[in-house]
Amino acid sequence: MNDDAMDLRARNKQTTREAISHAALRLAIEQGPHGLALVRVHDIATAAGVSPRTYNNYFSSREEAICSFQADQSKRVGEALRSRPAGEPLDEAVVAAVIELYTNPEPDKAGLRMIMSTPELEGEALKAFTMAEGPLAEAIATRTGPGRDLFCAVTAAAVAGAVRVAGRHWLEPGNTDSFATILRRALSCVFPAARPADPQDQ
Amino acid sequence: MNDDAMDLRARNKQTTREAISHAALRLAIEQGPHGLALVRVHDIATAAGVSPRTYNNYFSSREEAICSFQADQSKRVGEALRSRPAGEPLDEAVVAAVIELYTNPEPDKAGLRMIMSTPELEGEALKAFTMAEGPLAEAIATRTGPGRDLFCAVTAAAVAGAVRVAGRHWLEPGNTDSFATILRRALSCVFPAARPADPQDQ
DNA sequence: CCCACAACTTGCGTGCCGCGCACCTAGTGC
DNA sequence: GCACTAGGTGCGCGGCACGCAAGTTGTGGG
Repeated sequence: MNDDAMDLRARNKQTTREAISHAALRLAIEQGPHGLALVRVHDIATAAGVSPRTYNNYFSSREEAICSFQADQSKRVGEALRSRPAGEPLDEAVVAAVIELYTNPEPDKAGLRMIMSTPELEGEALKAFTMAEGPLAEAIATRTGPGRDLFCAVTAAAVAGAVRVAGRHWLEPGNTDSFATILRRALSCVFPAARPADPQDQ
Repeated sequence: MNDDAMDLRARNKQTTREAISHAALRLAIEQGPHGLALVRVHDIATAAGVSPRTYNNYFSSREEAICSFQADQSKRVGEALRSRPAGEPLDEAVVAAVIELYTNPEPDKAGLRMIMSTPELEGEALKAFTMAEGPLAEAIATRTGPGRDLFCAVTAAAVAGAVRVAGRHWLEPGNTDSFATILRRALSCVFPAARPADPQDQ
């Protein structure tokens, strides 16, 4: 986050990681969904200005490198929920936190479309979305109080699933709605109390 | 399913596939969560009485072979829901279908524990669970009628997530409840209407 | 200011794996 | 029985993950 809160070493490391990640995603987009096999480790490393050996000090597969930005984002969902006001009802807080996290900035449509239309990458993206569940469940637990672990975990999984489904619908060719709109609609299926019998949930 | 509904070729193919899958899972369990790297393709193929080349006519990674039984199971969730009586409310039908599918027979605890405690396999299991979403969403759609695609997809994702979370809790060391019990509890978080304000949802 | 130490990068070597290709074997339908 | 087809197998190639042992660069104490 705060680059100047780290020493030079940490900043360089972060820079290298992002360089590799960006290069990997860019090359993947260039080759398209059916050309993933053509994106060689050597190409990614070269494009990132780094040796292949260094590439795999950071990532142990191309899929991981390409999708790492999603994984990083997922890790932040816990703090996003925690930063909501304490008195806010659970459903509103979760919706607000998720929308804040996933639409600021608006996601890269080309990158996401590439990932979601490539089976190997889809699996990695799935892992990335699922990584959000742990932190999210913990953050939910601080709002519901202790002794409801199963409820928290299931709710977190449902929310993560809703975000994933919303992403898929957002990417559909005919769609014109903003991601925030679809996210809200998807989450209203998880928290029906927030929008009882919403006729717009299509 | 019905072995005699297929010709010899198809039956042999199915047999080979299961032999490889079983051999892979057995070897993985033998080596334990930290010894996955020691399970070589050659070992799996030999244990299944097949050449390495044939092994990867069926599977393109060890993880895929080890977790294939989960993927196969997930593919059946659609028909499980469709086989419920037409008049049954959605929530009851889903709960009944899921419990029927995932507790008949009771899952192999050793195998599942092995998979869920090995990161590489966990990713594959995640894919397997997620495979259930498509068929499940379609089956749900036949009950809700058309024009609610998002609702169906989100609900399916939530149910799949609940099953996954339930599995994790069932495997926890201190747990004594049956899988069916935990499944029911987890699903009641997804369909609160079925068990309003259930104090047992812990 | 300099030096010893720690962290990061890199080149090299090794073993394993995915998969295309061509050939062989066994099941199928006429 | 016989041609045909689907599946099994051996071989070989290109690529990848990763351990190891330098080389390079940032850091903190004297």
